Amino acid sequence: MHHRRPTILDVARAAGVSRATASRVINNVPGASDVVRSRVHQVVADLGYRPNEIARALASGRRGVVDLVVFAPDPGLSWLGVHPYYSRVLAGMMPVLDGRDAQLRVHVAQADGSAAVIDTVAEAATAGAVLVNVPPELALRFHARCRRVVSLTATADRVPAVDAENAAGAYAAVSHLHRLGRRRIAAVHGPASNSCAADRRVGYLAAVRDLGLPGINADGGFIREGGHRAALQLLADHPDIDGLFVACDLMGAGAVQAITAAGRKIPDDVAVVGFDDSIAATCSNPPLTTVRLPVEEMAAEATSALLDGTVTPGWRRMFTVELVVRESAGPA
Amino acid sequence: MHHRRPTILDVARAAGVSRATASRVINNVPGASDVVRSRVHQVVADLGYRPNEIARALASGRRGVVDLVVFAPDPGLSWLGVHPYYSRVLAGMMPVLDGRDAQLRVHVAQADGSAAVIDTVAEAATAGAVLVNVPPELALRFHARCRRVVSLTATADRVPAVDAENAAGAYAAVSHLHRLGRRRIAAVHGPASNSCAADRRVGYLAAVRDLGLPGINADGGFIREGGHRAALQLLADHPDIDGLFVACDLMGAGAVQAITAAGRKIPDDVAVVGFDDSIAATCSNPPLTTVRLPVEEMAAEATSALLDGTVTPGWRRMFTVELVVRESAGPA
DNA sequence: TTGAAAGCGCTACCAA
DNA sequence: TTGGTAGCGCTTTCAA
Repeated sequence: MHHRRPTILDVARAAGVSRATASRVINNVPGASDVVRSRVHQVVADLGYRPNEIARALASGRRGVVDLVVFAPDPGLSWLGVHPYYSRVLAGMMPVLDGRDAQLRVHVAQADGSAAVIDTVAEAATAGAVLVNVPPELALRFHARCRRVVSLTATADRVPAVDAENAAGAYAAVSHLHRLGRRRIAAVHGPASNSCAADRRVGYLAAVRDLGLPGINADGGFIREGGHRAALQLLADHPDIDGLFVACDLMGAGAVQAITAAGRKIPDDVAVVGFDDSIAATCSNPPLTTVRLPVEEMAAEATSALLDGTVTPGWRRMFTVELVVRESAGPA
Repeated sequence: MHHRRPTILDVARAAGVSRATASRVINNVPGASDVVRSRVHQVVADLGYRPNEIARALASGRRGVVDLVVFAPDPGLSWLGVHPYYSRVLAGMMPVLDGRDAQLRVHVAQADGSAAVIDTVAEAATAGAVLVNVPPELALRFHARCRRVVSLTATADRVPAVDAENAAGAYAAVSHLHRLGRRRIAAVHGPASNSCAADRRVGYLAAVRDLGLPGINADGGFIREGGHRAALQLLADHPDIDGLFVACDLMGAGAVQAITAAGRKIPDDVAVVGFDDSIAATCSNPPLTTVRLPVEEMAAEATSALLDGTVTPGWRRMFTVELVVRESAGPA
């Protein structure tokens, strides 16, 4: 015997009502008497009926789907598996989606075919899309095709986005090092093309200027190896460094390894502060003092806004960051 | 003016053919002359037509969607954002999906409402589902409702799964430590409920037995804090330990921190080998020698099999693991 | 409050 | 090789 999945017609028949009425009850729409309501509910339970989401989406034109579009900076997806940021985004989105029984669809825009992915997702017209690491021009392209979109980093002005006080965070990190008595505070920055990295650089520069310290800069490209290399170079060029601000924890972990390997003690010789508060911070040895970026909260807010349909062109939400003190730059 | 998205009917009209023919061309189905083919393709390009996936799915009954079901061991999704394993699964699945333009949907089964999620996804009947960390009884429940499923860890016999040589990997880790001259090799294990953890424990025990070494065991629950705690305890109870096998890198990073904090040198005093080769291994200081679990490849294989429809009850694919030597247990 | 029926956009079968 | 057309399962007017 073939076990067909019950449809709304089966429910309607068994309850002795029309499909329309069954639909009303199932979707909790006003017009239906209480008697009929409970009868239908009973049948639904008996038959184990579950609405077909596909048919529902087709008929209603709406969809309980949020797209997550991740831009891949390099070919190969190694970074996706490696960078702690992405899974935090997922962790932030899931509870929100669960609560409204919406679903998450994941897309990756490779550097080459990225425009195609952007177009496809935008035209698919779901409840909305969350953009991660998507460069401004592509974000704009998406926004031009579909308004229901939020970028997880500051991007083109018109594109809705959640943002964090990156500059203030970097400033706080440097201030913390200064409070610890450090006077030669260097920085390892992220890529200039990344707005978070740019803001953190601004914060660092403002801090050293305000504190009357020399600015000592290096670049690490937001990857561990880059942090390692930059720290080594910094140590070689400026042997008197006693504090280091690293623009992300992944680079921070690399810097810590380099500094230790160079025979210096952390935090005694060099105190290190990272940024993000990701797994890379807690796995580092010693664990990194860092500036917590509330990625989960930011992703959750973006998702809610999309589901609520409250995003408008230029929409912005700002999040505060917070210094998390660990052993790489101990308490004052 | 209202910009309606072109449908297949628009394409058919503009090309002067029927919807059926347009559909054939668009889906690359045999019956259609080359003349008509190129004409339709031209119109598709001109109109910027893109098939509506929803309608397509409803009409055909198939769907280009793979579900990823992640079981949440604890309430709150912090582990999702923290454990490096999950993003590696994503990284492994995405390229496969991309190549066949299928999409990924993510679901999280919380410990309480997990059965409901399992049922929903199973009944939604997509191309298939990849199960991550789903306990045997729930995996069986899923399999009973929907055959198109692959577990990313060994589970109930009938449930299709990809598996890795966890026992052999642990054995190799211990052998490596032995080759390095270590004779007091302890282990920090994962939760007994996890089949990978169980297999790694078996491997460790077999190795110390074969090598004629004492078995010194502790549990760390597959989290960093657990590794930290276990290492501290081990050091206190067995001060003569000179080698440590840790069943996952996250615990390994914690163990490294504890050992260093206790004033011992790694690898000189205690050599450490982890398992997984995740970001936790590379961010640790010193970086962890570890056993690489090919998570990406495993996830990719599971996804392909699902898309190909080649999984059958009891289906299995075994993956080999490989020792990756880093500084926490240097080359022999 | 209820039901009939017209789609949503597409696929797949059957006939031509 | 083509076109006609009956659905896929559901929502949503419009009348009753």
